[in-house]
Amino acid sequence: MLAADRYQRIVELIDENGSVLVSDLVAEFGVSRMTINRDLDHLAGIGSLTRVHGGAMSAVETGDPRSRHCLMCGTETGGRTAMTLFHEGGTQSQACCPHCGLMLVSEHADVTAALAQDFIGGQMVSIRAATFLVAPDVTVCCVPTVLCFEERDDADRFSRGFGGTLMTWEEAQADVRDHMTLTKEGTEV
Amino acid sequence: MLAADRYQRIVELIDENGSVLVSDLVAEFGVSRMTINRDLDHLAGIGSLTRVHGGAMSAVETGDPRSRHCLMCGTETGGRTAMTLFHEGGTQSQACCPHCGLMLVSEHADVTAALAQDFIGGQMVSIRAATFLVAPDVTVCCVPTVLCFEERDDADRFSRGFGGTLMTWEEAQADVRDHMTLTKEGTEV
DNA sequence: CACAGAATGTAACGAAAGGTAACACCGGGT
DNA sequence: ACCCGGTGTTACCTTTCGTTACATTCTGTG
Repeated sequence: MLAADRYQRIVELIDENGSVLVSDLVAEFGVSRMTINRDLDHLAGIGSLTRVHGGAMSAVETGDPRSRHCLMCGTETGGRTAMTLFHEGGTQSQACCPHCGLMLVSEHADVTAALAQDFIGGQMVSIRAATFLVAPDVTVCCVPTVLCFEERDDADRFSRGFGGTLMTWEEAQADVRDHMTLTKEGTEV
Repeated sequence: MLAADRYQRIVELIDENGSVLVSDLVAEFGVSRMTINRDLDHLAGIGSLTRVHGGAMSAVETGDPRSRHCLMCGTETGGRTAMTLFHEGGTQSQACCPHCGLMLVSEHADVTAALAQDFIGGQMVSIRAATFLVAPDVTVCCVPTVLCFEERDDADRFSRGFGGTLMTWEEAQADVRDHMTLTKEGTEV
């Protein structure tokens, strides 16, 4: 039997029953526990299922491909300010807003890319192409507020009414390092 | 036995069982492993089957698309820009638009093929045969916008009004690596 | 709550199987 | 005689998988 056949069967079983047990799969396929674990990790990696202790569950039932909670502060994501971070190896994580997103990228060296939601239109924007409005006079999610705009012009107009500083992602990150994190050493330049 | 006879029989076997093993085919036809591999590569080349490690599987997808959410950014798929990625083993995943599709293919080494929707007509196009318009001056889904066109001419005409750069899939991927992902270079060794 | 034991997850290693490039051989056609 | 496509052989590399050992999580008992 091909590994690919196992993959298909596992997804079928989850469709039928909602979940599968590692021990059942070991019996069904006659392969080792390790192999089943590897299969499930692979399928979880491409979002076909959600890995749980002892087996796997339907990805849709568990609230969709990924956990829908901010990796930084734990609040539910999915609002107007959500961010998705892409880690090395294909795993993803969610941030509730660019404020948390900034902190996460600073902490996790393996973040390869990230998308943030345009605050006006809601479309997802690659952070390298976006403009961020840091510390405007509104509270949407976490404080200090950081908002994402696809168009620098939109951010500019918004700031006329609400203040804040326009920054690129890199600038905003430098700002996070300087102002939002606690300096433990004091040896910084 | 002619090579053509083997081809026919291999396709038959896949129709019957969903997949075939190289080792089984070696036994059935009494030819070398190398010859079977060449057969499978040939049949995969003309789209008769999907090559997987140790054998081959049906190219036509049985199950309907799994999660209806973009594996990259989590938004609902199914719009005019949807993409379907095929992973080794026959499992599929969805991307909301070529922007996310590009990033996913960069991250997932096991993507064997992908289809994107032509932005004009809506038909699904194999990404290798399509032309992509990168960063035109419109926002349809994620930003920077990447649109897919079956005909390079369509992409060219569209770009006259909306700008953007025409690219093959490979070129677009290189562009993603350069402009959409975070560079974590620093001074580390 | 602590604890022990069972079940499960994970990392590392080696064996086996599979993929592939290079070359030689064969037979049919020109 | 020559070319050319199909095939087998060989050698080498990659992938897959089981085993082992150990870490982690779960579960029942007191």
